[in-house]
Amino acid sequence: MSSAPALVPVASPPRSSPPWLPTPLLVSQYPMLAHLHSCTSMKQLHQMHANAITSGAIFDNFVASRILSFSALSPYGSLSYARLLFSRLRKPDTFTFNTLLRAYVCGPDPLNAVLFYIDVLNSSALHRPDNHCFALLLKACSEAPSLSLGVMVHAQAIKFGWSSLVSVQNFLVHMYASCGDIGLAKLAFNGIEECDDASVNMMLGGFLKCGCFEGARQLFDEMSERDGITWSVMINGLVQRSRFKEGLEFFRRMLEEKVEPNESVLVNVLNACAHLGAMEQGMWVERYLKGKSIRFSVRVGTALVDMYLKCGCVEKAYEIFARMEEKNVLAWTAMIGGLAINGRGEEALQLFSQMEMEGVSPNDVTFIGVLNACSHAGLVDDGVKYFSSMTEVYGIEPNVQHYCCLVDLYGRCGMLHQAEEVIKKMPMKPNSAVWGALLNSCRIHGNSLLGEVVGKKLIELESNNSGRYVLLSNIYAANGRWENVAELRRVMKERGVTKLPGSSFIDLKGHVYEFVAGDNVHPQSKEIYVMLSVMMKKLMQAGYKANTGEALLGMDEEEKETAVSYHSEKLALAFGLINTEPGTTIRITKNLRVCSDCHTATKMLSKIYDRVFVVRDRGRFHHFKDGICSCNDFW
DNA sequence: GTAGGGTTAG
Repeated sequence: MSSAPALVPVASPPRSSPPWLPTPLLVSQYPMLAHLHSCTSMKQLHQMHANAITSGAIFDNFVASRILSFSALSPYGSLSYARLLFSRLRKPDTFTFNTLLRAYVCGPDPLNAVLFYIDVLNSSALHRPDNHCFALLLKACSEAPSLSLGVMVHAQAIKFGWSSLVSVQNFLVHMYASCGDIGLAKLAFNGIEECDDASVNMMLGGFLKCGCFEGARQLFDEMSERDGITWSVMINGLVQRSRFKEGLEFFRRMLEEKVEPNESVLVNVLNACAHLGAMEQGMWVERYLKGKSIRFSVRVGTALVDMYLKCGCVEKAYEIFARMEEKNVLAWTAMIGGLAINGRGEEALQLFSQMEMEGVSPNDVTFIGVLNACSHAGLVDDGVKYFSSMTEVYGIEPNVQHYCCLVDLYGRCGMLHQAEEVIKKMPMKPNSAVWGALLNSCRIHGNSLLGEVVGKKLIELESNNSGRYVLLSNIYAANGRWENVAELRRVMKERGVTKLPGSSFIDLKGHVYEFVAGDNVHPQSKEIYVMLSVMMKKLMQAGYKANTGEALLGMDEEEKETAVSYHSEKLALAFGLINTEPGTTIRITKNLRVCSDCHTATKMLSKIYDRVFVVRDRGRFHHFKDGICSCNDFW
């Protein structure tokens, strides 16, 4: 990644005011709209609305639509208030109608746009919906996605005579593709007489949305012209569907073709790096931004902070965070949550109070980070205090995830009874994550009796989730209950549940390498296995004994020992040790939880080789140094 | 007088 071609500098995108505020030009034409700029509460909004009515300005549809837009999109209004406002308009025109429609599409439930359309059509307040209206309705159906409503909207578009307009046809293509009906999408696409720039991009976006990646790739490769948006659609689409490696691959291609990445691409690329633990590539993005003297926007800054934290590099995250000029609740939340998973609970809490001092209010996600911080730092009392402060101080109703944190908080420190009580008393139905937190606590504290009850419950709840079987099996194994282990294995086989293969990623000089247990596809495979045997020898000398309790079921002891020694994590470690200078920190990202054998081995290896190993597993970070781990062996 | 395709944290 560092060898990517130098690019022509561009200015950072102009900072535009939020979409609910009228532009200076509009204010000069309609002085009344200036008041919206000083509107900072719902009360002021109501006052503004009342003034518009008494002065008669509300009868100007343009003024009405701007107030409507402000009501629907700004934090000082709501969709329902905007809807009320709309219903009071004497003669709303299509433009005003579309304004509200657009707000619905951007809102939490886009299909409400379709319901609103039906409502207004029935009330005959709308004479004839225009082409923009159908573009918006089709977009709503793509986002949901809802093929049945999409087809209905298509029929309406035909009825009102807009179905042969390119702008509407583009959205038809997007809607059918997003809903997974590639056949109809192609039909609609072929029906477009004169394709414009957007047509193919809409098709591409639809392919990605419905998970048709091969189709997307093929279409992308066939395209004769690819503009900046095409690349955005492709990269962002892949990243958002968790195809991180492919997203980075396309980002690389984009740079090779000398196309400028825009902010949204950079944010998504950083996101992909965060997920993969690809810090080298993430650092490349940072250098790229610096090279272009692009000021960190809140979003890019937050994405960078998040990336560094998810790569286990807390110091770099602090550095970026300090340099961010504007910090909103998202930025603070990323930092707090990231410190928590890195085992820096106290610092996370410190940051939380600093955030408050700077006048930024926490949201529900912030509290997930705060509670996580308490639970990983073993601060039960603080955690409980923060939990109750949510409703009492901040007026945030805890959701199921917050209860999940609370169960984890009690359970992790061994207060299993209190954890169970939380589950009994919580106001909503506990989901599998809540039971999962309790199960993990049973594993940590070796409570196989409760573990068995909870594990069985979870397996019933999610009979396809192999992780649940594995965790229960580990609990049985740790207690020497081998007959139960065998029974569980039989059930898994019967139900056709296969264990998700563990894999480890390591980011080296801008490339992400992936290892699975016992794999030998890597070109350096031979050297890796030689290194591994050296490592094992040194481990044995240091008194290591393979812990096979979590190994695959149904093997004899010796087989198990070999199996754990070839775990993907150990392969990645060997690979890292071969290919880095002594003293370099090695960062590994795992798709599963670290097994206890790998954990012990990695601890010892950090001392033997005098290295820092940062391993990120499914749930948190392990910083190995001098033979100890930052998780204090609780994970 | 007017809005398209990519963009929102754990």
